[in-house]
Parts: sequence; structure tokens; C-alpha cells
Amino acid sequence: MIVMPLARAGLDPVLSMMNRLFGQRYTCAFSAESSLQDEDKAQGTLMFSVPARSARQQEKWDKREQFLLDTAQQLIEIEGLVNFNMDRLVKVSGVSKGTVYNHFAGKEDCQAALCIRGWETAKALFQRALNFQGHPREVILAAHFAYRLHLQRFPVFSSTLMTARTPTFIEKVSAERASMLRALDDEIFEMLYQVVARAKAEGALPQGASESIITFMNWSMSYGINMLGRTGFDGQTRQQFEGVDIPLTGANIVLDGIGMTPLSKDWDYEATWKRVASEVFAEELQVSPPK
Amino acid sequence: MIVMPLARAGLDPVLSMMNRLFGQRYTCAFSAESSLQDEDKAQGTLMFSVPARSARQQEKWDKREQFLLDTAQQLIEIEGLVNFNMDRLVKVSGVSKGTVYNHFAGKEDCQAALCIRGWETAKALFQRALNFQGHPREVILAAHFAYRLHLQRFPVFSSTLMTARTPTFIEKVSAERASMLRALDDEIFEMLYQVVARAKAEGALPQGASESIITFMNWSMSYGINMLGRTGFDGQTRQQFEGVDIPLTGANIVLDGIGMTPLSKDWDYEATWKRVASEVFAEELQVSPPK
DNA sequence: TTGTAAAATGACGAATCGTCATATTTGACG
DNA sequence: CGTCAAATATGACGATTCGTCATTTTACAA
Repeated sequence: MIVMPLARAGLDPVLSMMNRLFGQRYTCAFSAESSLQDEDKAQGTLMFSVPARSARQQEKWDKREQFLLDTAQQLIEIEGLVNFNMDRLVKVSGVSKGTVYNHFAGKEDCQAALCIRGWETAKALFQRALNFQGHPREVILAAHFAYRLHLQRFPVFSSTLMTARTPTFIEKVSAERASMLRALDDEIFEMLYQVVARAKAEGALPQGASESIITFMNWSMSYGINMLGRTGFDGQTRQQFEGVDIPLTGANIVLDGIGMTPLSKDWDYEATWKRVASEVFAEELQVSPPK
Repeated sequence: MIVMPLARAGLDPVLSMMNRLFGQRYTCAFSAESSLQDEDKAQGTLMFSVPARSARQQEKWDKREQFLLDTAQQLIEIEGLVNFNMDRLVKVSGVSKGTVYNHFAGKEDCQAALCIRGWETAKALFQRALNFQGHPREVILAAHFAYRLHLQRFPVFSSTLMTARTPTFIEKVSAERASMLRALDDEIFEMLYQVVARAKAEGALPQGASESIITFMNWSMSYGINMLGRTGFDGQTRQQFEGVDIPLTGANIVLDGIGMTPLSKDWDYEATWKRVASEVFAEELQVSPPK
């Protein structure tokens, strides 16, 4: 049984956030299957089972997992998420069925893995957004920008993310990946939370404001806009919304509503938005300019 | 070919809204299959095929469709959406497979039908919300209340609605039901839009504000809050959000952000929220109190 | 080199889907 | 009421996709 110090596991912000938000105590243990002991299976402990594998084997394993995910992603890009199935993945990848099922508990688990990989690259974008030079509200805008950008650049991720919150889907995902997804949600929540907290510390927020709720509201708005947008609702209305950047507008409405200063009437956030594009995400926007 | 005047078809507000928003021209035709003529299949025309059926037959048909939907709904309530399948519906309902497939193009189409029925009762709630006695912003709050209430009261609807916007799902729904769903979205959008327009007419909104965008933002926020909430995100955080009504808070943030007067600092919207509960939805809340 | 544990393989059975040839019902008309 | 044609209902069936498991192959340690 290998128990990593939380800090080294890179999960302490998550856990601190989870503890603060959920009022529960989480610990995190990486364990080799062979050395599981009952006493280690304490209640409330999240277990990540790591089968004992040689370094060589592990590398092969990881490589193949990435290969399978690449294949799946291409398959979905080309043939659509509707037509994606395991038999096809097996055939196209050339990896035998049993092996594929060693990697993924099933079709949904495979999609979840795709979603996780997408979230991870999104996290990297968020990280960069959070380094944007500006006051907290500008940084939050950068985060909104990153979210939208990522969804636009990776339609497959967008689809899987939408699906991943579906009740039927969730129940079919392996416990491991389900908790990974939750952990990612939490990590990203925490990242935003920190910015909100900074805003509060700097006096940019009204006294009574709850950082958790503010973070949640930003997330909800962004999620709603982008997911409703996916369905073509936004697409159809684009004619009406001509010249208006919906994610920016939405974010500003929420932030104004919360009372985070400077309010949009006192600051040119369209300029900020453009600055984010050119200063933080110039590289990504080379290929596919937004909107 | 029976072409109804739009007004009589009860769809004129939808169409007016669609025309305004999407800049396209829609007409609406109900046609008997036997009398389809090519010249009637003009581009841009939405066709609703109504097989010619005797009144007696039609009644039997409708009754059975409702029965099938009732059965499906119960089935999902009891066994979960994951375990819902057509074979089971056939077995439990006692209706033969062929007949079931005459009603629904497939599993997803059946779920879509469930979603449509749910939306329709939701529409009725919205209608009542819109009759709430108060200034426009209070009416909008009533609409938010109605949305949340309906989602809470009908978990099956909540699930199907969540699923209905999923890319994979949409592609499997029959064209008829897909356009019904879109039409319902549009109708409800239009209802909210009218209130927003009223607010603007009464000077409760800043000059530059776009009614479409405001409506969309309200919808997005509500959708985001409720759908993220479904996944347990909200559920887990409830401890932190103790004593705060998230949908109310979210709606107020958006409306404050938009600048719709009276702002939340100038009006007791918690009182409004309670008034809505007791004056408009007392009946529904008898059985299952909210939160 | 050999033995053993882990991993890979693909044939297989099960679940679910949706179709279609056939049987039944409906209602119009004589 | 009887007859016939069209509409509707039926459920057996083939097709698809899923996930498992007995068997073979590979990896690695002694």
C-alpha cells in the first residue's frame, strides 16, 4: 500500500476545496492491488487501484491507451458520435476486443476517457488564462474565453462533455473514471474559486457575497450558454446576435449582477476579450479563429 | 392538403418569433398523407403529416399513445432510464412491438415523446407564472420558479430533457418530434420574450438592451443551474449553499446584471419568490414542497 | 532455460434493436 | 348484412452491438 502525501499527489487544492464545499473528509490513496488490506479501505477513502506493472509494460500500456483514444476521437470526428461503437473501434484500431475492454469498461467508459483527456487539456488552457495580467474580473473573463475556445476547437470533447452529465451515461462509466471526472470538475472549480477569492480580498466584491456561489454561477452561465448553443439554438439565433459575443456578454451580465468591480460600464471588457485572444491564446487562434 | 391559417393553428407567436430571431420564413401546413402534392412540398415548409384516420380510430390511437407514455414513464421511474428499452415497454404495456413502433420511431423517439409531453405541462406552468400579478421582473422570477418546480416534480422529464439536447440523441429522433421539440423551445422562448419586451416598454430596461439576448441569458442561466444541479454538483454543494435558493439567486444575478429594475437591492425578491409559491403554485407544492 | 503470472486474443452468447410477411380489424359500399 | 380493400396489429426473425471468458501468447523472474 503506497499512500502519497496529498501535496505530492498534486491534489491538495481539490481536497481543500472539497472539504470546504462538501464538509466531508477525503483522503487519496494509490495502492497496488496485490497489497490491499482491509484496514486501508476506510470509509470515505477514494481508492485508485494501480495494477502492479513493470515500467516497460506500463509504457506500452499508456501508449496504447493514447492510441486507442486517438483512434476513437478520429472515428467520432469522421463518422459521428452516433455511429461510434466498440466493434468498430476494435476493427479500426487493430487491437483485440479483450484488450480494448481491459482499457475501458465499455463504450461509455471509453467516451468518458475521451472527455477526461479533453478536460485535462482544458485545464491547461485555464491555467494559462489564470496567468493573464489584469485584475481578477479580467482573469475570470479569460477563463470564460478559454472554456469557449476549447469547446469550439474540440467538437468531440464538446459532445462527450454534454453527454457525460447525462444520467444514463454516468451510470455506465467505471467508478475510476467517474471520480476522475468529478475530480476534474472540482479542480477547475477550485481554480476559478481562487480568482474569485482574490477579487474579494482586493475588495472587488460586495461584503455578503459567497465565493462558492459566485463561482458556481459563473460556471452555470457558461455551461448553459455553451450547451444550449451546441444544440443549434445559438446557431440559429446567431443572425440576431450578430456582432455580439455571447460568452463575453453572458459573463459580463453575471459579473455585473454579482457586483464585481470594475463594472462593465466602467471598463472596456471587449478590449480585455481581444487582449486575451491575442496575448494568451494567439497560438490556438492561428488555426481556427473564434466565431 | 389542409392548410390552416397560422393563427388558428395556434402557432403564430412561435412563427413571429422565429421570423424575428432567425430571419427565415416559416409556414405551417397540416396535410393528409393521401393528398400530398409535390407543389405543396415547397422549400422551407414544415410538414406535419396527419394520417387520415376516423374519429373513432384517432381516439383509440391517442388513448394508446398516452397509455404507452404513461407506461414508459412509470417504467423509467421504477427501473431507471438506463434500463429502459423497447422490449420491456412492449412486454409491460402488452401492446405488440409493431404497434409500439408505429407510435414511436424508436427508443429515442419514445423518450422524445415523453420529453414533449413534459414540456407541454411545463408550458402550462409557464402560462400561469406569466399571469402572476407584479412587475415584469417579478413575472420573470415566477417563470424561473416554474421551471425549477417542474424539473423537481418530474424527474423523468428532467432526465429526458437533459438527454434530449445530446448530439447522439437528437439524430435518432424522428423529424416530427424533433421539430415539435424545437417548436416548444420557441414557444416558451417567446413567452419569456414577451415579458422582457413588456419590461422594456415600461422602461425597466436600459436602452441598448436586446430582448432576445436577455431572454437567452435568462434561459441559459436557468438551464445551467438546473442541469449542473442534476449531476449532483449542486446536490453535494448544498451544504455550502444552505439557506440560499440557487435558482432565485441565479435569476437575480442575471436580472441585476442586465439592469432590469427594480434591482434586487431595491426590492424584496425573496418575498416575491414566496408569493409565487403560495399564490401561483400552492397546489403543486402541497404534495412536494420545494428544496 | 524454465515456470508462472499477467496480458492478449477472438469466438461466443446475450441483449436489444427495428423490420416485415402475415393476420386481423375497420369502415365504405352494395 | 355481406364483401372487399385499406388500414392496422402482430410477433417471429435477422441484424447489430455488447461484453465475457476459455484459451493462447507474452513477459519476467529464478
